[in-house]
Amino acid sequence: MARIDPAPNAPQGPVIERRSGITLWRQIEQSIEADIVGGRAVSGSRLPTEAELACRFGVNRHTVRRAMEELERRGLVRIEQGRGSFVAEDVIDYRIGPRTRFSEVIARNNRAPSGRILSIAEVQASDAAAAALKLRRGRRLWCVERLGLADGVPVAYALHHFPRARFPGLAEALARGGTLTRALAACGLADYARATTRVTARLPTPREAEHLRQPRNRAVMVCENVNVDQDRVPVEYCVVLYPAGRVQLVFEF
Amino acid sequence: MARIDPAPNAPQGPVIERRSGITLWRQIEQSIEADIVGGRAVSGSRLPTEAELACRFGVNRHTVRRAMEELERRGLVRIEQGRGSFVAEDVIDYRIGPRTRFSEVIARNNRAPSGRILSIAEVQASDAAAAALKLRRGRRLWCVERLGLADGVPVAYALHHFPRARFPGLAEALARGGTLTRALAACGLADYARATTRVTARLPTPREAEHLRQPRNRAVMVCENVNVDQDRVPVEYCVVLYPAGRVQLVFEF
DNA sequence: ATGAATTTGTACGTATGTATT
DNA sequence: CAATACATACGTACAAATTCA
Repeated sequence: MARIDPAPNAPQGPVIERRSGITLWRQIEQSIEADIVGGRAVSGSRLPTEAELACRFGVNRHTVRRAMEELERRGLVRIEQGRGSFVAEDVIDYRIGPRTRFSEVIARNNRAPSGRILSIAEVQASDAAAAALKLRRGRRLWCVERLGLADGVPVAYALHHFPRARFPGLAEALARGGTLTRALAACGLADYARATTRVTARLPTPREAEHLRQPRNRAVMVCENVNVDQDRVPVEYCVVLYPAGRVQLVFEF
Repeated sequence: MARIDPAPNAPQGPVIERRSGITLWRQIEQSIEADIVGGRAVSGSRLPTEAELACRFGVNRHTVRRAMEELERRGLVRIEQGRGSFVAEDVIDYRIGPRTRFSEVIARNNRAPSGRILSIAEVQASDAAAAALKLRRGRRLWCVERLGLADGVPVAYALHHFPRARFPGLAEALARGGTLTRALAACGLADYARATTRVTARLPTPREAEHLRQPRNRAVMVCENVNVDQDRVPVEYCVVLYPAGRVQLVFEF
């Protein structure tokens, strides 16, 4: 669709001026920045290619590149060779301490926390779960599959394991709705705290990627947590997956 | 492919006995386990395909699979669909606390720590570095590129940043050899501790993968640390990459 | 598995404007 | 004023990574 040139000159969408005292690349930088902070370019979405931006602004590709470099350095966009440029997503600082609670962490990042129980099942303790909970392998556990969201975007996919012997009514309490913490309270667990956290990372399985709504070739952080009650008796072993692009784990000392 | 019963001859390497009272798959499991713990199958290396193992042991592939499933469940091997089976690498528990020192962590994992300075350069503080070190962007920093090894295997690739103003002689001190901690001591820093650690993960760049000697499609954990002196003044900002398959970060509360 | 097409990254060269010496 | 240094902008070519048929 050949577009007719608007006048004999300048076929450019956004307004940039030559010889205005402000460099072209900085005007372009500000124009794109305005689109991002103004919400016209949504978080995580793809920006036009360098070639297209150059055309739109009526400048050389290198001038666009100069602007994009600055935007990347400032953390507003993310540039990936061979793929394109993307509006940087605002990363959640997931501050982990002995009393970390999902909803509080999300709230502190000025996002609306929500959770979704995907499934509740009865399973046998794996080696890892048994070791963490200090019971014999094969003992019955509740396995709760749960998705944590911030502003409706998945930020945590967790498999929680609880000894069934200690919380016989957990499945029912959860089925009645409410948060995990509340269901545990209903089962007699007044308080719990984190004892250890082990962090590693890997690529997600297709299923995990789907749950977290993220590309398969982007890493997830895997956290293995052991939670204990007031007497430091292990009450929960859980494995949480965090999408690396959306979450940053923070530990303070 | 009618297989002749292992009656007179039987072209099989490892010895397994039929009708011995021990199931075939368990004998196979033990045979492979012996290879692994005996060091004949080296950590991280590929195991023969199921088909080849079946041939070697003179059994059906499903019998081998039964053994492999058990070995995977026990954490001795790692099975990847479409790729093969691999001897699980013994993961280093990288226990992170306020006083974590690389060589101590490695030693506690019964490995021999070593380090290699890859480069020392003078750079300008990025936004992240400037924020962490609480100085203005663009201030001059020493950037030390360093590889940490355990038994000669890379387990950490780090970029350490130090304010040049505070440690003018750091480059020379390092050039004379010795550890980072010692060079810092020579520059007047008696003691330092970790203030914060931020963890995320991603796929490595080709260069990083090469340094860490790991495949490009396996994730690395990225730790951003801020170290402070006795007065809690930031003295170091460093970004450390850990190969996810070889290192597990451990936080205790 | 291979190759073409797309997209970003790097490296030249050239010209011009601006600020400093 | 001239000379110098530096930043800006455009042009071209090719390298490297990714995607997709």
